[in-house]
Parts: sequence; structure tokens; C-alpha cells
Amino acid sequence: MIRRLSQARERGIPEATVARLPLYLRALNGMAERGLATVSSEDLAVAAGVNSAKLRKDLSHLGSYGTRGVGYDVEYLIYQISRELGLTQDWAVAIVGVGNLGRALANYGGFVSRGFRVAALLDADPEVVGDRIAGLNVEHIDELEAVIRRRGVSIVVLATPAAAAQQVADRVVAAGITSILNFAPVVLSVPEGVDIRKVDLSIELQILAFHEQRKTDRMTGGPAMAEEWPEAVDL
Amino acid sequence: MIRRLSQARERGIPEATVARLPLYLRALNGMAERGLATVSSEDLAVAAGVNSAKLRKDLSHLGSYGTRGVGYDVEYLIYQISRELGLTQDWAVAIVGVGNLGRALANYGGFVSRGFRVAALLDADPEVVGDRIAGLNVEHIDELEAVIRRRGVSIVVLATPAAAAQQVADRVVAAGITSILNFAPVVLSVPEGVDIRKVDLSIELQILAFHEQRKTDRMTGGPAMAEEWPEAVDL
DNA sequence: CTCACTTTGTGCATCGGTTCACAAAGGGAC
DNA sequence: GTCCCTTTGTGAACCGATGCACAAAGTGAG
Ligand SMILES: NC(=O)c1ccc[n+]([C@@H]2O[C@H](COP(=O)([O-])OP(=O)(O)OC[C@H]3O[C@@H](n4cnc5c(N)ncnc54)[C@H](O)[C@@H]3O)[C@@H](O)[C@H]2O)c1
Ligand SMILES: NC(=O)c1ccc[n+]([C@@H]2O[C@H](COP(=O)([O-])OP(=O)(O)OC[C@H]3O[C@@H](n4cnc5c(N)ncnc54)[C@H](O)[C@@H]3O)[C@@H](O)[C@H]2O)c1
Repeated sequence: MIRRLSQARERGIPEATVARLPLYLRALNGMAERGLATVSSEDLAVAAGVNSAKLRKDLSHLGSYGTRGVGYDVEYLIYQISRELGLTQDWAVAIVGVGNLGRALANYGGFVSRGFRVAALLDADPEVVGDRIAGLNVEHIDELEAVIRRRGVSIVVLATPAAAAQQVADRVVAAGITSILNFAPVVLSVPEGVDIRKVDLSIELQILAFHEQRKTDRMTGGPAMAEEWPEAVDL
Repeated sequence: MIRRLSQARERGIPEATVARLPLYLRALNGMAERGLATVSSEDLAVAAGVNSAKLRKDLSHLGSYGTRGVGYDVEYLIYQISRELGLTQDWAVAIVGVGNLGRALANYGGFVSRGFRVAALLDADPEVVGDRIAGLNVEHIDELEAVIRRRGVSIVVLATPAAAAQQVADRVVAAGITSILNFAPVVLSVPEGVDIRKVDLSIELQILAFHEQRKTDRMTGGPAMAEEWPEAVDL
């Protein structure tokens, strides 16, 4: 009996691979909607915007789910990737900080689509607490621990001002949360074992500006030769 | 005469370094506000949440701006990093798609702080066009090319629905833009020489879910042994 | 069954990035 | 000036990720 279960996946999928799986999943969902039954690594790679060898290596970390000469079964692969990412279960998400950004996130539909459900909104401002947004009542931050417990929240999205973020993160972690998505422009310090991912608009723009400057420099012939400190700032 | 100008920086700063420079800049600004005149690589590294050797190597790509035995002059380093990133000039940004997210971005203050200025808002919905948001008139997408030219826009933020993103990107690129920040969950295809950065909430959540699942699996003792395809989907 | 064709899965070379660890450089005390 | 202390800048080992290129595996025609 040849059981080739978890052949090449005793444990440990490379981080770079994990970051691409959602991309493959999105491309596969589009294909499933268009009625495709199977797809080759080449086609899927193009749809996901990656190299096909990389795609095959990524998928090989989950197991041997393709058929040589044919490709991958679309539905089956969707299931396997979803399972690997933990999307076959339902994740309750709390958004802390219901300002400009928090509201946009709360109203965002594409959120729910795949396993994630906004289960709570929390804010410190009494003006905001009690508002009804996207079918949810905004609750007071004092209720944080109780809300997390009661709603089974396991992922927290931080959308407070930068100054409040660390303090809120500390409470959230103390309440047992180990996965945080941070929108505030600060480096959060958390204990080992807590995963933080950050989304930082300002950093993205600065990276774009860097490359944009290089491009226009190249046009106008080299950097503007102003390598000197322009004003005599006390040094 | 020993001119050690652009000693170790003939051209080409590693991409990983570029992505961290904004982080250092942010930490340095905080220090400048608190009145610190100099900082060691160790202290700055802690503030930015990186290893100090990495920080020193990163900075060494810009030039030799530290003083052995002392550290780095805070103001001077702020200036050098800002210049390298292109933040000593002013960047005009256009936001295309003024829905939930576009509005939040337009109202976001931290945007302007460092060299970036929201110079135009564009939308296709006649209901939205003409609205006044954050002191700007929302203009019709038909005016895209004219607005980009007139306002000197060089970076475009895409906040349209996924279905419209590629089409808008094509027009934006045709209008001469080479830097795009994309919030729509699609893989955009653009000509070589155009830089795209994407911010994808859904991917971030999925990555968190993956790790969260691993953590709880470990608690409850290995994966739930459900390695089989649960329902007989036609394969 | 055999043969031609397609496509996967992976060994291997390569590359970019990280980290260690230390020589070289500078500051300040005396 | 000399000596000691601090901290930078970087060579070199290491590590993970990428991409080529191909053998192995499967399909389908005849
Ligand atoms: N708006 C954007 O487009 C945008 C973009 C990038 C980053 N950000 C960052 O996201 C965060 C939120 O931005 P915003 O524009 O929504 O700001 P905002 O001021 O509109 O909203 C912040 C909300 O957090 C609440 N808050 C403050 N302290 C709190 C606490 N201790 N506990 C709970 N809630 C608290 C406030 O009452 C407010 O409702 C900021 O850190 C900002 O830098 C925003
Ligand atoms: N809202 C969020 O928190 C959030 C989070 C992550 C990603 N996103 C993504 O950001 C994008 C915008 O999200 P949203 O919630 O603001 O959506 P939305 O529907 O509220 O806003 C989209 C806006 O784009 C405009 N638009 C449509 N087609 C256009 C075109 N061809 N040219 C110009 N404008 C056009 C619409 O009129 C609308 O005003 C979506 O792709 C969404 O998936 C949103």
C-alpha cells in the first residue's frame, strides 16, 4: 500500500510561499468562476504574475496535487490551498479604532468573502461609541477583553492613531490575541509568538518616490550634484 | 585632496534597504522632536525594530555619514535619507476611485507630512463627481489625462473596484505615469519601467490566518488528520 | 502495447540579503 | 602627544529564495 500522504510536507512552508498562496487562490477562484476544470502551472503562473517554476515549487510544498501531462484540478487546488491557509474555518476579526480608515475597513465587502468576518468594532471616543456601522454597534474600548472573549475574536486590526497603537496592542496581547494587522505608522513591540503584519501607506509612497526620482534623474542626466549639506545646521 | 564623495555608492541601493529607509527616517524624526542630537546605530536600530549590523550596512549604502565612537548626527542623517528617497521634492499624488477607501485616504493627514500632496481626486460615478473632499473637488475620470498634466501628478493611487483597476491603470500609464500604488485586489499588467506597489488587506489577513492556524494546531496536537478531499467533487 | 507529447516535481547553480565579528577610526582624558 | 574607550564600516560565512533545465510521470492516438 503506497500512502504518499504528506510526502514532501512534514511541516514548514517557506514564508515567501505562504505570502503567494493567497495570490494563487485568487487566480484560481477567477478560473473556477469562468468554468475551467484544470489549469497548467504555466497558465496559473501568468494569472498570478509569477514564474511558473516558482509556482510549481510553491505548490510542491503543500503536496503532490498536480497530474503530469495535464495540470492541476482547479477546485481541488482551491480546496487544498484554502485548507493550508486556514480558510476552511471562520475567523472573527475585531477592528479597533473606528475613524476614517476603520470605517472604510468595516464597510469593505471583500473582507467577508473568504473566511473573515468583522465581529466587533471598538473605539475610545464616546462620540463614536454606539454608532451603527456595517450592521455592527461600535463598542467602548473598555469592553475590549470581554468583547474578544464573547465573540471569539482571534485577529485584531489596529486602526487607531499612532500614539495609541502600542498601548492598545499591549491590551490586545494581554487578552490572548496572537495575530495583529497594524495600520498605525509605528513599530509595535510585542512578545515572541505574537504575529504582527503592518500596512504602511507612507512607506509604500516613499519607496515609489525613490524609484521615481531615479527614473527622472536618469532622464535629466545624473543626480543634481548637490551632495553637500545645504544649510549650516548645527552639527 | 581626498574627496570621498559617493565612495561606496556609485549607484544601486539594495531593494531591501530602500524599503527600510522610511522606517529609519520615521524613528529619526521622533528623535529629532525629542531633541536628540546624535544617535548610535544600536539605539536607532532598536527604535526601528531591526538588527544594528543591518542598519549600519543599510546606511553605508548611502555613504559614510557616521562618526566612529560617536554615532550619527540626527538632523544630518534625516537630510541624507530624505534626499536619497526623493523627499526633498514635493510629489503630487492623484487618487482614482473615491469610495470608502479613497475618501479615507484623501482625508488622511499623515499623507501630506512628508513630501506628498494629494493634488487630485477622480471618480467615474456622476454622483460622486463634484463632491468636495478634504478641500478638493472630485473630478470626472474623463479628465484624467488633463488633470495629471495640469497638476503635475507623478504618483497615482488606485482605489477603484477590482474590475476597473486594469483599465484605469492602462490609461494612467498611457498618460505618462510610471509609479502606481494599487489597493485593488488584482494583478495589474503594466509595461516595463512602470513601478507598481500593492497594498492587499485580504492577503495580509490570510497570512495571519495561516500562522494563527499553525499556532492553535500545535496546541491541540497536530493537524486534524483530515487530509482527504471531503466531498466527491467531480475530478 | 508502443510511441509521441505534455506537464509536473525537483536537483542544482546562483543570487540577494542577513548576521557575525573585528579592524579601523575617531573622541576625550590626562 | 599617548592611551583607552566607543562605535562605525565591512569582509566573509551563512541562509533562504529564485529560476533553469531535465528526468519522471502521466495522457492519448494508433
Ligand atoms: N486614513 C488613512 O487613509 C490612513 C492611511 C494610512 C494609515 N493610516 C493610519 O491609520 C490609523 C487611523 O487613521 P484614521 O485616518 O482612521 O484616523 P482617525 O483619527 O480618523 O481615527 C482614529 C480612531 O481611533 C480612535 N482611538 C483613539 N485612541 C483610541 C484608543 N486608545 N482605543 C481605541 N480607539 C481609539 C479615535 O477615537 C478615532 O475614532 C492612524 O494611525 C493612521 O496613521 C490611516
Ligand atoms: N474599503 C476597504 O477597506 C478596502 C480594503 C482593501 C481593499 N480595498 C479595495 O480598494 C478598492 C476600493 O474599495 P472601496 O471600498 O473604496 O470601494 P467603493 O466601491 O466604495 O469605491 C470605489 C469607487 O471607485 C469608483 N470607480 C468605479 N469605476 C471607476 C473608474 N473606471 N474610474 C474611476 N473611478 C471608478 C466608484 O465610483 C467608487 O466611488 C476596491 O478594489 C477594494 O477591493 C478596499
